[in-house]
Amino acid sequence: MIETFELVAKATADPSRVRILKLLAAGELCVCQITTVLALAPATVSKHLAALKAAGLVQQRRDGRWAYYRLAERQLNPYAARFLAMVGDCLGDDPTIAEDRRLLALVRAVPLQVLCAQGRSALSPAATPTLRQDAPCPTE
Amino acid sequence: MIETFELVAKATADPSRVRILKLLAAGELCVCQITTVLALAPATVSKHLAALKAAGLVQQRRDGRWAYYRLAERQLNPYAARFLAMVGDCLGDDPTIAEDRRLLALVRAVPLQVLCAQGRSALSPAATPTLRQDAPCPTE
DNA sequence: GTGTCATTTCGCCAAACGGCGAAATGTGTT
DNA sequence: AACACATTTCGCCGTTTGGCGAAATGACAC
Repeated sequence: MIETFELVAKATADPSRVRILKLLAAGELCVCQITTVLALAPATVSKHLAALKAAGLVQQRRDGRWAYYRLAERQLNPYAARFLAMVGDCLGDDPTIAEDRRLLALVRAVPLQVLCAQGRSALSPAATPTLRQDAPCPTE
Repeated sequence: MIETFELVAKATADPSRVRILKLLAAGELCVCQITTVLALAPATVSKHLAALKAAGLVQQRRDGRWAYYRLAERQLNPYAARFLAMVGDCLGDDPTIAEDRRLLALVRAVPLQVLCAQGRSALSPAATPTLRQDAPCPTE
């Protein structure tokens, strides 16, 4: 059905959601890690992840208080794999994506408990622009 | 740039525009032919075609009063070819697309001058649901 | 049970969007 | 120049969407 195509096409047509998919390409992430890199409100990230999940592009698991998301492995939407492949093949040299990756490396280097307590200020001081602070998260 | 990706991604995330691209895959079409198949207002089709053109997915030529659109041959947007390929590979069995193709064959069988004068009523009577009538167009 | 924490849902807001009719534009005919 | 025709642009309208803060929910610790 064209509506199925539309669902996943619309999910990948938003820049924030594309950035999330590119981050997840490096492996499973906790919501707060995505929140820190994208510098968006947790509510916003949660809404975006819900849209990606509904489109069959990502899967979720819970571990206590924490929610982890990863790129979909199972075929949940007939077009999901095609769109994921295309997103994966594109934007390899995009500056926004490159900056996100740089921040993600920093984020992964910080124990999540510290990251969640301090948000971006937990990262190397010279590494981050002045942006919103967020809530804590546990050790990975 | 991610904005370039976004432009073409958004252009292909609308069902009407996907239907237009699938119609154009069969060859160049005049605006009124697309209008007749999609049963949309000419203004709406024109707006959609403008978005596809801005995204580098289609090209236009004029012939007197008439405007023809075709899928882009030149690389006008770094992601256009990828998206066109994907749209081309998908929805092969979609009922909406199949119906559009059926109507297109009928539309192509009618001289454009007749088509433009009578709109859908120029098609075989048993072939079309009761829908809007549109303005005329010339012999192809 | 109470309080803390991470996430999700809800409601609001401004912006974007797809549809339409009307007006404007460009082309062709007389 | 006036008129007809095909298309495009404009403006309106209702709907959708991405952002946020606040409230709700679920998990954990005491």
